[in-house]
Amino acid sequence: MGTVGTELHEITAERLAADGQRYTTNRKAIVGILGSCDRPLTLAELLAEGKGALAQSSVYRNLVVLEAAGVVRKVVATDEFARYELAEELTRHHHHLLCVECGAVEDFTLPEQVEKSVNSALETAAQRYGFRGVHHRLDLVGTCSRCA
Amino acid sequence: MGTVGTELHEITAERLAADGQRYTTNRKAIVGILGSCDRPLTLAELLAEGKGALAQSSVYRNLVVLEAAGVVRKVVATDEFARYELAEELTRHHHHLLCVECGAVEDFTLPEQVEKSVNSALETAAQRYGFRGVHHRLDLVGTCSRCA
DNA sequence: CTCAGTGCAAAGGATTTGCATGCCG
DNA sequence: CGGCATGCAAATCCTTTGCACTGAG
Repeated sequence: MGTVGTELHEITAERLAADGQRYTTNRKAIVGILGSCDRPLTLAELLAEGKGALAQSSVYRNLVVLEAAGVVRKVVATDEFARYELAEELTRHHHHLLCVECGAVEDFTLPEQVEKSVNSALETAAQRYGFRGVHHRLDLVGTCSRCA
Repeated sequence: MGTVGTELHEITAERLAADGQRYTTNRKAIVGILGSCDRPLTLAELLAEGKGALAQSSVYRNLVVLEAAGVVRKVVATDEFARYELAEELTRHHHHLLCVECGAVEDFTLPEQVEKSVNSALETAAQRYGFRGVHHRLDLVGTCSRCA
């Protein structure tokens, strides 16, 4: 969970303000929903959680704004749907279990020590390829317990 | 890279046969193109490499067949285009550099030792979540040398 | 008052599918 | 011959955009 409740909204408000953006009712609803889930949500899931109060196009547009402000991150998995989650700075560094059967995406974390080793290896590799790394994406692709 | 030339086509033929599929001219062309590139290709790139001899819908359909046979793997990056590469068993285990600016995707590899540590950590995590892992996906997201 | 945010509906675009034809086995 | 592969064109469906309206500052 990381950042919780009020704090989450305060930080979001700050970041949006830094981008010259308002923290509107719809945006609060989206951030609140994402903050209460421990996995990335598809747009359909967001709309469902919003109880019909959110218009599809507005959610798409707000997600773009929130992503630009560094509050939301778009997650591309294996199926045709884009998913969205809070930026890691607002939660914690984590990875995804991607189910090839049903497309489900779950969060999980790795031991600190493994993260360190991965990071330093990636750093080295990035330099060799003249690549400026921002973050890594380490997912486990397989079959979830429901589909097994 | 990895499996080369004739051998690649032999293995592909075997795998397709195991699926009751033919190894047609179009499929050979697709596999040949993918085998000659050291990065995943978009459909547009595949068509371009095919010199106009390939129809878009046929390529899409053949990629589905080849993926089912374990010859091709679909790679989802950061932009809106799906990319395709030969399955790792036909090449070698590698990772991707994803450029957030231009969407380019490049291959790179990590030291054996790091792979081992990542694998064992993922194994442990998968068990904890009742997840049957097939393979992992470790990408570096950032800016490529051209866009820097 | 002003202008960004919103919602509806229509457009966009990668991918998929229907259908008639061609070709391999 | 029979059936799968092919290619064209049309359909799908997630996502984006146009436009008029609303509401916050």
